[in-house]
Amino acid sequence: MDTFFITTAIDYPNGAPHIGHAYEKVLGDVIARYRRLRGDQVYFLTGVDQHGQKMQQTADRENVNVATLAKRNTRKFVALWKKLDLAYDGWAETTDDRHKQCVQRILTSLHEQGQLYKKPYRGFYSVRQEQYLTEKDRNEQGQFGPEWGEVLELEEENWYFKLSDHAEWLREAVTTGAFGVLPDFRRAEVLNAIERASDTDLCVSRPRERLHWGIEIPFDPEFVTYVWFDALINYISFAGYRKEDGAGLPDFETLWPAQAHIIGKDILVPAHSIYWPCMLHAMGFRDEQMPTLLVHGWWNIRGEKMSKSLGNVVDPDQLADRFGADALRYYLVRDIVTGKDSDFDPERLVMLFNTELANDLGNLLNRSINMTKRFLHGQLPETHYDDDQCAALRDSLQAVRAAYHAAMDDYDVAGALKALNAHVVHCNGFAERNKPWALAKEEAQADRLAAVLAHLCESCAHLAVLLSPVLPGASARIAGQLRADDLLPARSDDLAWGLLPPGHQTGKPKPVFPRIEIPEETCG
RNA sequence: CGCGGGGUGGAGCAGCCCGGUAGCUCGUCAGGCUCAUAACCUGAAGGUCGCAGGUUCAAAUCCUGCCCCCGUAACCA
Repeated sequence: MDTFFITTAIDYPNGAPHIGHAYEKVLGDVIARYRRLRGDQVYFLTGVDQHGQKMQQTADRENVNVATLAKRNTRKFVALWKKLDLAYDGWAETTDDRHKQCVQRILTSLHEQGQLYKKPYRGFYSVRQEQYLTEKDRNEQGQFGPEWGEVLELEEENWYFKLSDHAEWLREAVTTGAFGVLPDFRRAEVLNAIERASDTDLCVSRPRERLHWGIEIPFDPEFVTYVWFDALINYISFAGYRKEDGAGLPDFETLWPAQAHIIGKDILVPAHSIYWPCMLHAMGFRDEQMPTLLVHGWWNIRGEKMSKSLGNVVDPDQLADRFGADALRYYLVRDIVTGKDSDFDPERLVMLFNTELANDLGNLLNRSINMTKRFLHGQLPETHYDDDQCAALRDSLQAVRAAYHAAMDDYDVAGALKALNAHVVHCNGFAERNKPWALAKEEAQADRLAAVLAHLCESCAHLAVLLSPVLPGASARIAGQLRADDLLPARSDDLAWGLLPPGHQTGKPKPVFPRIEIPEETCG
């Protein structure tokens, strides 16, 4: 059995989660559930990044204790993930003692190996970006632009990580693909960034007097660890790297490396594509132990970037309440090409739900079960009838399943869903061509009627399984109406024809996806 | 400036890496059906694939030049 370790970025809980946070986690959950369906031993890790200056600032502004703030906001994230049906195996909170201990052990080792050094720095520091500025950061006028926010001139000592020692190796690893970056077009961006960063080391400490909310540097208590250095380690600390016995963490050797670190394009460079692989390399990880990055795009709002100041932030919590977790999950992975940006539009959410789920799939299920109930008393009898139409339907299912797997293996969830919809459409056409409602009126056609309805119900059963990564709730309801509750969890390899054997009793039809009816002007 | 993404029928997108009937959803129009969630099915109209060159038997797809849009800068996936 293959292991499949998948992570998401850990979110900064200094506010409420927005649609982008929700997208990334849903994408991770869908992929994780899909790999489980394939029979992999999956470990899905997600969490929150609670340290850092911004948390401290938000806490000061709101006049609360920073630990309290972290805890309070973390709850909002956890509640939303529950509402969205996320099934993660590990939860990473950077204030967790097990994580702190891991970070400190790593720092100690790197220090002992001479990968860290202390040096005085005199110059400029951007409070907003939590980073030291160099001459390269000045604009054409020789100024530090507004993007840096408040810039302080200061003189202080700090600890540095010898990032530059690993630049040459990294360039090679990215070029050869040893360190994978998906989709492919992101690779050029990373190679450019390596070029720019190859002559600078990374400052990994902050003086405690300025920032107390972080992990203490074990060999120099006057300093805390730089947030990125702290946060990135979550991917291994919560996977059991250098854990204590009985820590309640998984076996690192089994899990690592991560098959996919799902991240947004904004944190690709430099954090995940430069700092992280170099950190791993410095810790002694070899090429074949490097993780792969899966970089997703952004949901824009009417062509504009989502932002609090523009007031166009979309609240996933409200959307889930209004449309349901399944509808939101479906939209978030259906209307975007993994890796690219898309435009968030509630009208499209409603449209896709109504057409693909309510009209196509929901209606197929409903008519199939209803006809079985009306014409066959709810039981699929033994039948030996077969013809070209039936064969074509089985071929369609087989082709669709192959396309679905190919797309999902490629993280192309939208493509996989389109493939499934193609079979739904085939089934609706099949019903139209065979007219079971007409066959039911002729005694002599009983055998054919049974075969036609069996093909329709069987298709619904397969679709329920294949859709379950995206629509866990609805899939269970579909299985329930087919009275095939043992269908889930299934293995996609076990999906042979005959999930509903002859004699199988189906249940009562009830719309699984009731159409969303929205008065026009209130939509959005 | 540099770097990255993009410009495909009315709308929104896929295809481009690995050249060879331009595909999908919505919308529009005309039929059909009645098992079903006013759902379903069939057919039709609608595109010089940003512009100009080049390579090729053949280019949306490869090459060159140009035009335009977005991101690269706070909050932030």
